[in-house]
Amino acid sequence: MAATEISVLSEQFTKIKELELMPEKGLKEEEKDGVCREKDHRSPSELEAERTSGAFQDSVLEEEVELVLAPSEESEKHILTLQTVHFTSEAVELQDMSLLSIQQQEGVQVVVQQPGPGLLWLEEGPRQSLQQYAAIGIQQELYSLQEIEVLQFHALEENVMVASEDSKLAVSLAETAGLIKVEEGQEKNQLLAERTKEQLFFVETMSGDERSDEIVLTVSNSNVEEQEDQPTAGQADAEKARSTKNQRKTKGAKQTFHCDVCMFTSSRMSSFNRHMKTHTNEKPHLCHLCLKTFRTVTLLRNHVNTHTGTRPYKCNDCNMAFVTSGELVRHTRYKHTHEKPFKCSMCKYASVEASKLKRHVRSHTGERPFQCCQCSYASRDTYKLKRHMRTHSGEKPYECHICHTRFTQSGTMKIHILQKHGENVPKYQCPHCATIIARKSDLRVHMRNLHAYSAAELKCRYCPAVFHERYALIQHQKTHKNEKRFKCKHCSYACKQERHMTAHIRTHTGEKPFTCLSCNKCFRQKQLLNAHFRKYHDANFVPTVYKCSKCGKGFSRWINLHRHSEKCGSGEAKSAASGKGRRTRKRKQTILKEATKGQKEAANGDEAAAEEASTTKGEQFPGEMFPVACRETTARVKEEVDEGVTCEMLLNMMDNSAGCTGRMMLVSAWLLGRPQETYNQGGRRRGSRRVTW
DNA sequence: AGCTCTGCCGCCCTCTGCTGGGGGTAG
DNA sequence: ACTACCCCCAGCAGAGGGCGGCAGAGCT
Repeated sequence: MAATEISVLSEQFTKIKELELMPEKGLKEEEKDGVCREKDHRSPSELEAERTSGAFQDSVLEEEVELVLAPSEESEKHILTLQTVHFTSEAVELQDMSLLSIQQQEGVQVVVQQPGPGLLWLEEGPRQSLQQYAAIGIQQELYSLQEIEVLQFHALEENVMVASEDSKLAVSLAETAGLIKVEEGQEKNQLLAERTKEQLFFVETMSGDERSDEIVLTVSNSNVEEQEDQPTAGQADAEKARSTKNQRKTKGAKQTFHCDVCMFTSSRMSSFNRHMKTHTNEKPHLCHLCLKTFRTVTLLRNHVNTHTGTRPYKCNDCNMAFVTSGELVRHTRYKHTHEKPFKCSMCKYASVEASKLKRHVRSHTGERPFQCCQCSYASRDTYKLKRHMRTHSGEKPYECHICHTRFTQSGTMKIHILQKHGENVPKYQCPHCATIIARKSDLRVHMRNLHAYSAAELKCRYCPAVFHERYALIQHQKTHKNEKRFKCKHCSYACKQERHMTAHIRTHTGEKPFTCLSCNKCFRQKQLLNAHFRKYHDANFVPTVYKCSKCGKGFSRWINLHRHSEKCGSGEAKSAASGKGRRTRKRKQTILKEATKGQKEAANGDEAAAEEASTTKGEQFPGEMFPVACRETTARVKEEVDEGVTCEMLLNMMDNSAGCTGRMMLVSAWLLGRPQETYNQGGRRRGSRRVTW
């Protein structure tokens, strides 16, 4: 008979094949003295792997297990795939089972080709007349998968005994349907199940011909712990049985073989048989390099080629080569013909492979079948989920070979290397302005932020102009930069800052909102109040002096020193203005500008602006010209000047007042910009009358 | 049984685009 | 000193291309 490989994987059904569907030659090949030789090509490691993977796990027979067998028809032979059923661990009765203790029952001859230790056990049971069944318990402790490669046996006699009554295994025989149902619910059955931790192979015997009713049994293991949504073993068996039955009914006409496990049909028996093997896990072809097994020689050969690097299918258009012809075809489509047979019905997308189309369609449907177990993220394909998981694990598999910075994605690293370590890095010019940006994505952000159309009106801060593009608005507002937008309604004064205009307006209104808390004196500007407080009420105040390096003259204002230096040739202001520090240089430039402005504004009669320009830039009295003792006096004079009392007015006051001291004259002279020596030389310019303040 | 084709799954890659923090600059 | 602005940059996800490998089925 044909070699029937044992499958011990968890097929959930018992396979039944009619002998008439099996190659007769095969049967005869295996027959020798009525003995069915059996082959199993699986390796010990594979079997062990299957065993450890749970195929042979102990389990309690919980579900109702239907053993579906083909109807009994005389003179037909059957191959039965036996299903193992796991029972609980109290194997008592079978412990003494000797190796190869297949008990030959009355009229039953059971032969096991490669017996191994402790393999089969066949107990006496109630006889069935024609349709027989047997229960074979294999004590799990003794069961060595490597050694039970063959479990075919022939029942040469009419009757095959099943599990004995003693074993309390109850098997109901559905005679009319040709089904045998193992009813778990029956008490006897349960007793055995509870008592033994066995794998039971339920065997049906079909009546053979009168001389040699031969039953060919193959054994398959089945874990009774069935997966949800999967048909029970019994259901599957039933399907198979019906399938077989149906096939038999078509005998004589041109047959179509229907697989009732799946939708497969075939007019060829060989195809059908081959297909039915797909419902088992038979993989008899072992790779000697990695011990992996395959169903067919072709698969094994292709697999071995992956080990050896043999790539027989070479591309004619490039130097690529592939293990299989299919890979070559696919490669050709991708690289050379660009044929894309799979077209999306919702867009123009087309792909070489159906799986790519399937993946693509998810972008339309929004389907995200791959859920992250640690967050709410779900991806549309497995790779994205795997990549996403790095965000949880912190894994950064990509390292820059130059600076050894690590990255989570290869693309990120590539950009990093290009931007940080690359030469002639491409830049991206904004098409709407002169901006050049290193990254295309950032250019897009730039375009979106600055050049995107804004439905809302973007109003200029300084004028009524409105824009719909942010960049245009910014450019426009820059035009207001040096504009003296604030114009005095009482005079021609104009300035850039509103606070300057506010201060200026007070020169017209006479308002002095800033009051000194120490002396109740009022000021138009806060800066003036601060200066006042420092000079009059701060004992630590030391006025700064701008001293000419050439002639030694001191000046309270930097601008005065500047003016002096132009005449004296010392270049003080120039050197000061060209200081190295950016901030210092800028400040000096500002001072110079402000001073010049103050000069001009003063020339234009705008005293307030001139005073503001001078007093707010830190002008101080020349301290060494005025001893500390007279500091209060000089400050008071200065204050009067700040408050709009001109020096000429002050001199007139002194001239007309008694008690005006020489120091006061000195202050007046200084305020008028007259050199000290003029005073010294000229003595009392306006007399020595004492001025009382 | 072997060859071939097709389908499917998985893996890895690239390209792309968005996001948000960092840091420099100018006001 | 503070703030707004904007480019730089890394992180991360979406989409798709290409290939490796295996399984199933038609055909010879």
